[in-house]
Amino acid sequence: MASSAPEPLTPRARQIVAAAREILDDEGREALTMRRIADRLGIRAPSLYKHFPDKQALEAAIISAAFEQQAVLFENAIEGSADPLAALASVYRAYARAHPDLYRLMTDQELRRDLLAPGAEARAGLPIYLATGKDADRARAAWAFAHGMALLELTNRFPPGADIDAAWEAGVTAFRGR
Amino acid sequence: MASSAPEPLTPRARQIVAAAREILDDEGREALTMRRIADRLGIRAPSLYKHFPDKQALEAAIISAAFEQQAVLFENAIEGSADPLAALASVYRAYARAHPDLYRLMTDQELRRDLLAPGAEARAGLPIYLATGKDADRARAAWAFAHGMALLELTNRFPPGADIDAAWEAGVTAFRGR
DNA sequence: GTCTATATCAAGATAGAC
DNA sequence: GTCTATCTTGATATAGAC
Repeated sequence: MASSAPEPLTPRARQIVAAAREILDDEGREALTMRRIADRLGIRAPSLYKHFPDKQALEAAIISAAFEQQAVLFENAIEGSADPLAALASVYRAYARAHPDLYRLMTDQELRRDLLAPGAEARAGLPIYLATGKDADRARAAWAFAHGMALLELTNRFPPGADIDAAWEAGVTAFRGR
Repeated sequence: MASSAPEPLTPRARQIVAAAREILDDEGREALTMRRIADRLGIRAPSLYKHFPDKQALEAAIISAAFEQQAVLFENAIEGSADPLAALASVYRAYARAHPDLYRLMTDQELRRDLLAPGAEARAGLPIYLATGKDADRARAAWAFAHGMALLELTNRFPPGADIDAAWEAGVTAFRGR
């Protein structure tokens, strides 16, 4: 169950992760089956087990890669920005909207940190900490706000006609402080 | 797909919903199968289809009932409170922690509003609107914060040692304004 | 590293009798 | 309103050959 940090991915494993990402983005979460991933690579599902011990490990590799991708985006967003919190919020939201099924894969379930590339999660979280004035509690609260907004938008939770831009703005204002 | 408002539940249907709720609270989300629900009632799974057209309708009935339950709790929390926002946050969090699988059933997926009892969702949302000074945008932002906090806690997302109480406090402070 | 064949399992749902 | 019997589907995963 709890293994130690996973091996770095082989090139072939990386291709598999890329194929899985495409399926997630193009066809949604329930299309993410071993068969379909194999299909996209032109191979059969059992062959995947030569590269990943099970589906959970493959999903963890997808999530690891996504954290790295987020980290780059988040770092760029705050770098030299006059309003890092707003910039970060904007990028955070855009990522969730651009990759809704990936975003939910990343957040739906308990994180198997033991299956992630070491440091990936922390690196994605650091910009949020920096953008909230290095106050860990405020950073977590602001992150929760962004996460909640992203999910409420993705699950179509706001009433029709709700001004989602304005709600983001209200939250950013609240956390920017005075 | 999109039907009009569902019939009110028969007494037997209500018993089925109650049994399903027990399973959700006791055994978790993946135990919520038609067979297990039937088991708990001492009947067979196909019999359930005399009371609900399909599983989705049954889940919607669970969700409807939960909204009603939340509404009562939320209304009581803000009533006469000197700090309605903090009171509401506390009750919101407690509900999610007490019924994690129910909370996620309610929020994981897109809401099939056409399958809900009319008004249930709105009634649960009203206290949040009232507690944020009747500013719809701030209300949505505050709700997103609470939702995000609840989920991050349920999915064990905060790093070990994180002070979750303090993060809640930071968020409530931010939305209380100055 | 890929294949075929298969095990294993369990889910939602329907037909039709009582 | 309940039952039995069954359909249909589709998933993860393993064994063992090539």
